[in-house]
Amino acid sequence: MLDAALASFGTAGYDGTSLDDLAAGLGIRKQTILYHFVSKRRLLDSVVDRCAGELVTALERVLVESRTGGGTDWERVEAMVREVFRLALDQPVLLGLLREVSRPNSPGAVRVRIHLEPLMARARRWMEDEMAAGRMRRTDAQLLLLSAYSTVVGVATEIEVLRAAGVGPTLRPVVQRRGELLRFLRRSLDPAGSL
Amino acid sequence: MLDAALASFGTAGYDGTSLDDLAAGLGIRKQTILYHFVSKRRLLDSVVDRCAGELVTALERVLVESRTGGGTDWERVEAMVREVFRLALDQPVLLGLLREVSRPNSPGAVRVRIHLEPLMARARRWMEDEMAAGRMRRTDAQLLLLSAYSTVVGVATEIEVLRAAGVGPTLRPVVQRRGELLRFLRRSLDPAGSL
DNA sequence: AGGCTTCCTTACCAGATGGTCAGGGAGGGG
DNA sequence: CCCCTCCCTGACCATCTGGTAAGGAAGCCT
Repeated sequence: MLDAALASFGTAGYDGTSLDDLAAGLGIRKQTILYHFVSKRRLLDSVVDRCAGELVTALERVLVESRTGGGTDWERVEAMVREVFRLALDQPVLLGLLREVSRPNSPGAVRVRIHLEPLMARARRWMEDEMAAGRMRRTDAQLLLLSAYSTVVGVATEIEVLRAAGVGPTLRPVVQRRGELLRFLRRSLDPAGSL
Repeated sequence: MLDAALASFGTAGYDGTSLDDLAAGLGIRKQTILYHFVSKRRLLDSVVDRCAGELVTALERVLVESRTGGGTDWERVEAMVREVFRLALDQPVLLGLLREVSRPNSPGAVRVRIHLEPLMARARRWMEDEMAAGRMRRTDAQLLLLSAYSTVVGVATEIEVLRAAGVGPTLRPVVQRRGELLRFLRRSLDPAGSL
């Protein structure tokens, strides 16, 4: 059910998703959905919760690995970025949801913020510490994080634009974006970064 | 009416826009809207038509100016990019609409394609000619154009993400994106471009 | 004055939507 | 056997949706 809802919210949007259609696609009655998730709104919340949970878990794992691995700051940042892109490529529907949900006044916007805010705050604190210690180049941490975030969301639109233009699901533009983001981050953060 | 519709479509989306609310906001009755634009779908079409018209006109103007100005290829490309960003910054609602409409299965997607396709095709032909003549670096013109397009759409999401995060409407990220796009294009196109 | 067009309105409608309510069947524990 | 809980469903509903039909007021032409 959550999978189907995720797919529908991600492609048709929240308003464009009807519980009847959703249920019909599952061979179920709409009331069954409402039985488990009280309301449409709560269904969206649940979907967002699960996705955000997966994201946080995955990032946490990478973080631990890279910490024991003992890489430089920059290598850890790069590992995180690569993990996010890997997730996005594995399940493109996630990008659809993220795109839908990152619209202001979207019912899910606040929800996703709730999940991402601690992550952001933590990353920000860490970056600012590293900056203070001279291991990272000085810059506006929050703005940098938000910029990276919207780059990822942007990938979603790009994939859809390409598909709309008849260009098959090419990997190249996505990899290119990743490269750009990494280059941007490196330029902003890595004290040893060239350029 | 077109202005109000543009604003609503751009912020609430097509599905999220009700003709009743739209009319109420204008102090008129819904039927008045339907009198002028037959159906909701046609209203969206009209909005898209007008916006696309403005865009095309503006670009055409820049194109003529830069042609008589006799700049290099790269300077002309840069002038176009700057014009697009200027338009986007002047009326951010445009970005909202573009974002809404660049979703697959969106009612307006085909419409915007109709307007942009000739533009794209023309730009592509021009670029390929310049490449053949050695005045531009060789690359996949279509992919480059689509990439640039989605960068512009991405700016819309970025602005909204920033606003959602409580960051006031700063100019800096947008200018930064523009810089990135220009750098990207220069790297791809300008035979004399550094890096 | 009378007819025609333009613009806007009231009244109305069929369909879809999210949501409520009561009930039914399956299993499990007493 | 009974009861209780868990899942699920059919019937129903208030509301809102885009859209239709008909009429009224203002202007304009003859």
